[in-house]
Amino acid sequence: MRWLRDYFHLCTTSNRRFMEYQPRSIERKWLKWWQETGTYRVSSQGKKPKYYILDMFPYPSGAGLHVGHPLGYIASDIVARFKRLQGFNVLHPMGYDSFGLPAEQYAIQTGVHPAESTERNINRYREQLENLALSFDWSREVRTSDPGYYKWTQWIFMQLFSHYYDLEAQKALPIAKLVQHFEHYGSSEIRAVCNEDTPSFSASEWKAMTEEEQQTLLMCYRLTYPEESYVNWCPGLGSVLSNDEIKDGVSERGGFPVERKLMKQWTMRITAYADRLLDGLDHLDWPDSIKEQQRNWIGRSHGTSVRFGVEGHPEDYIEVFTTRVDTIFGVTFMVLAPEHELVSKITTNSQRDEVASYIKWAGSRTDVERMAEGKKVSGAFTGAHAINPFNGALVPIYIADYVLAGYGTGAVMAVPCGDERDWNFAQHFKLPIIPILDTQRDLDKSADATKEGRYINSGMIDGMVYEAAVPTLVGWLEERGLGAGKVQYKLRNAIFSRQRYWGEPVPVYWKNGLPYLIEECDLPLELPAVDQYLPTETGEPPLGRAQGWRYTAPDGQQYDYELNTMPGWAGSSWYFYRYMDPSNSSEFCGKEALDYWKQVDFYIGGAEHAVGHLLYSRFWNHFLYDLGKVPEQEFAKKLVNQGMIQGRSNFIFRAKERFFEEYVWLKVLKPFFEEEQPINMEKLGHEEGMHYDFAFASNDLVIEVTSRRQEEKIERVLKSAAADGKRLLVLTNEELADYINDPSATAGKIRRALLGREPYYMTEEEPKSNALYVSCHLTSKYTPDAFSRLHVDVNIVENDVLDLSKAAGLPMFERASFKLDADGKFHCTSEVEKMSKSKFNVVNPDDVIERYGADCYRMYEMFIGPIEVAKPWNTNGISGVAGFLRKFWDLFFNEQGWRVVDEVPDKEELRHLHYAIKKVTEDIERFSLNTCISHFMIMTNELRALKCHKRAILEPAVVLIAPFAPHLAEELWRHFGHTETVCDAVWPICQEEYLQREVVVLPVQINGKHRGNIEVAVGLEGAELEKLVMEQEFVQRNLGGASVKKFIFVQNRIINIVI
RNA sequence: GCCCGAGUGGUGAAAUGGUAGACACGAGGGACUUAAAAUCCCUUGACCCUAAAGGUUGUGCAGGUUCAAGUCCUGUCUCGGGCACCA
Repeated sequence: MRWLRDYFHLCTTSNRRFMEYQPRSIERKWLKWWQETGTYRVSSQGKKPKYYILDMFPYPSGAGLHVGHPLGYIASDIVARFKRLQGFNVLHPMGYDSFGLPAEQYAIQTGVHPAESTERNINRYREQLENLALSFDWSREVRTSDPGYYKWTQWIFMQLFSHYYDLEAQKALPIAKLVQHFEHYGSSEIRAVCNEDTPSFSASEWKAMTEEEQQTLLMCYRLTYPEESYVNWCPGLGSVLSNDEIKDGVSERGGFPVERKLMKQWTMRITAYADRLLDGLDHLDWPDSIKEQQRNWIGRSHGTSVRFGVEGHPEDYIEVFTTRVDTIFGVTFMVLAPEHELVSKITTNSQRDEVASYIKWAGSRTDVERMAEGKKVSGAFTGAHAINPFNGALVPIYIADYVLAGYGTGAVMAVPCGDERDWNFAQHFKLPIIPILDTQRDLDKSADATKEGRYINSGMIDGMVYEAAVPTLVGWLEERGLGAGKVQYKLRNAIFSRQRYWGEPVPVYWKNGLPYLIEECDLPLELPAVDQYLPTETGEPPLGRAQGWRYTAPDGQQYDYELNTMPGWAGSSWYFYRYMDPSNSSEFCGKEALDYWKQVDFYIGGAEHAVGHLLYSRFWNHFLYDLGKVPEQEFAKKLVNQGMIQGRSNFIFRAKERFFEEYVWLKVLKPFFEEEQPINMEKLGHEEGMHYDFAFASNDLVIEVTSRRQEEKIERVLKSAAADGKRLLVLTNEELADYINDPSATAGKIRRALLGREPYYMTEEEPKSNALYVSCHLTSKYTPDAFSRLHVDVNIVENDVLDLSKAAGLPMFERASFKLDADGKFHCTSEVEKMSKSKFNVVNPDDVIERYGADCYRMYEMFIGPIEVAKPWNTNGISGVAGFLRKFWDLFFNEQGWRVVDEVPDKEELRHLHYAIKKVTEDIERFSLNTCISHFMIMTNELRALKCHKRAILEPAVVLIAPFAPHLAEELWRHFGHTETVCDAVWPICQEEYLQREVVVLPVQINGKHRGNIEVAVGLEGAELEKLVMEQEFVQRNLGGASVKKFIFVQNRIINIVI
């Protein structure tokens, strides 16, 4: 009975349908199994070495994923699975950066709470991501908008508030320590990072201060503090933006204009970490471009600060920063920023009006205007003069907006002979230009910034070279307290407030105009409900709308909360730690988990975060490291940027009226008259201001080509023709389109009209077409403006050929007719563009997966090219990968079913397997995943040619392919009888001895030119080899009797004979 | 303007200083088929030439180093990205 049942089973299941590679049924099965058995659960315990591979988490946008998004996820998943097979305990998590503007904008428009729309988007993302078989441990998912998560974002903010940066210790220390110091020593002998204008005070002065005065002073030291400053205010978004959120003077998101506005904002004292953030880059395995961008952003420059006296104001001085103190004898004027504090004080009465109007003008200009004007010179003379400390020379003081208030001291010493901007300014205001180096040339034409040569007109450094001059000058300044060597940064402290709803509330309340932290036990400070997501009538942020949202402080009093929320980068600056211990409610991450996972080993994400997320995360990480809360200075050891996947748009050409006119001429009239008796014909008739498309000189017929929808035009032509005494033939675009592949039908109509007597011909037949599309190869015969070029949905195009049956279903092509190519196909043109809905080039991964399977999709994304490079998505090539997967499958199955046998493999089979093991292992390690796929293809083609179906070869091959095509591998793995998942198999190891061959084919070059190949035994070398090579016919022939100068032999590589 | 990065067939691309174009797509030809699809086989950088063979040339351009250069060096052009009155 059993036998009978098995036989029956075999009969029903061994039909073709079952033995063919059916990706979707396999994939659904294993996806479910993996979910149900928790295959991707990760535990933080165990003796295995750890490996933490992380993708930058996405903002869950409403549009869902397109084929470009998963590129990095697939790549990281392959590495994660590979490392797991190699015996690592791999952490490969995913979550959502779920606070953000789009959800809030949507809320403003629809009233839907951002939490609700965000939840919906996340669910969609989750579904799409799961389809890709990414081995994420979903039990560790984090969301930055989850109160259980942002509790710890707020906690980190509180730590920053209660710490200052100590320059002695080179780390953050508790503010209490600073207070202690003040109580004993005042501000003397403290070396801490603080605001520029922080006053000095003694211990007794400190003690005499009120609570408010003390707190105000401490704000100058805290690592996050509220500050009145000029910010980038974006009225369009109703919020402040940071510098990296602005591109080309408008907001990166939305493209709204941005203006300067003085506002009180929370600020992060990132500049305290400038040096460490810069120096830390040297030890990171990150792309050079990212490191370089961060270096530029931090912008450290070494120079000198110099004090210039002001004539008539002995108590004041102007401090400048310069990187070229050696040029100080070339100073012929000074320039202050219009906002400089001394401007009003030193301006003379006669110049007061001019200066005031310049300041007003400069302040009114937006960044966009400034940028548009470029380097146009503007400025105003203050009437005052500065005193050069070295030679006492008096130089005029100007203000100009090319000097930035925010950088350095907001003042520059102008050296027109060496600085282009100063030179331009000097030319414009007719100021003197003094040469200071004997090598400077053509100073009447432009500045010369050289450091070469010896100084002239330069007092104490006359005759010296650059290297000697700088220390001389700096020494002289330092001795007299007039200046010192100084390091200057471009990096600004980061504005941390946003006037938005959908962000983390700042855990602060205000008392007597001063901010205080709420109690830690009151965390998280949750977002309150509001009636609308807009600013209040009084201009306060949306949180100002929350009814009765006040803090009850320990003193029992109620106070107002801070109404700003945190910026988008707050939650993303530490999320990598939360994955290690996602549900910990007493710490942001437990110590045990931190000690085990330590830091991210491999981080993958887009290059657009180069100076935003990646710099802020490093900043917070350095801070947490100072507090002893995290084990490593840097959060991510290695970083790779995946390139964008661009869209590949397809275009079709729709015929315009011009086309039909040209068509009638080219395809109908011209051949018609060539065949028949030649008739004198004017292409265009012209009578009484009326153009006919075609008018015959020897006949009273005129032809008009137009759309039948243009009834008015037809009417007009008809009238005109009647007045001219012409008979009229109207050919409509629509009927021409109907008969587009049969010009003789139209020719017949013309012939009948020519011979006929009727005054007016127009078809009565209802046309089938309302538009005509022309295959792109045919368009070259017509003028370009005979067509409109339109985007066509790439999903109905394959290999640039329009699928007419799919097109017929679209409203766009209802009643359209198509002029096909000679091959009977309709061809489109293509172009690479950004992937976007409006360009109809968005390819949804779900569709690709449904058709080819997730394994095929994963492999194809990797196969297109290197991860780091931007490249266009083109579904065409996927058939190559699909074919490969089927061939691979066919090594295991034929029509009869499972065909794997237990025979002993031969040398050649082993060599192909082990070569693939070697190449794939190496290539995954150097993150070259596209070439891995090639190696799989080569191996499969070879094994197929060898008709190899041996278990000893195919079983390791399944493990090898498992990171790339996990479903397929799981299915095949189980057929071998395994009950455990292929994810926990053992990665095969390449055994070099199988790679050895007995003979090797060596290319032979003569003078570097390839002349032929020679097959020699491995290991043959020296005189014996040389003799064998020289005996070759092709060698002798190409030598032409010349004597050999040198015989070069590179083992297993090449032979080169030099003559 | 400054700083990065990249230029290789019709296309995506490959190549520790060692036969340039692996692996694919597309295209062309053939087999199977009543036909189509699917599948399989052959050809495929350009040019010259042949019966077979063979040869010339070729990695943006111009030089250089080397027995040997897509790869290293110098200069130059083009494209992409970043920064931009940063003193």
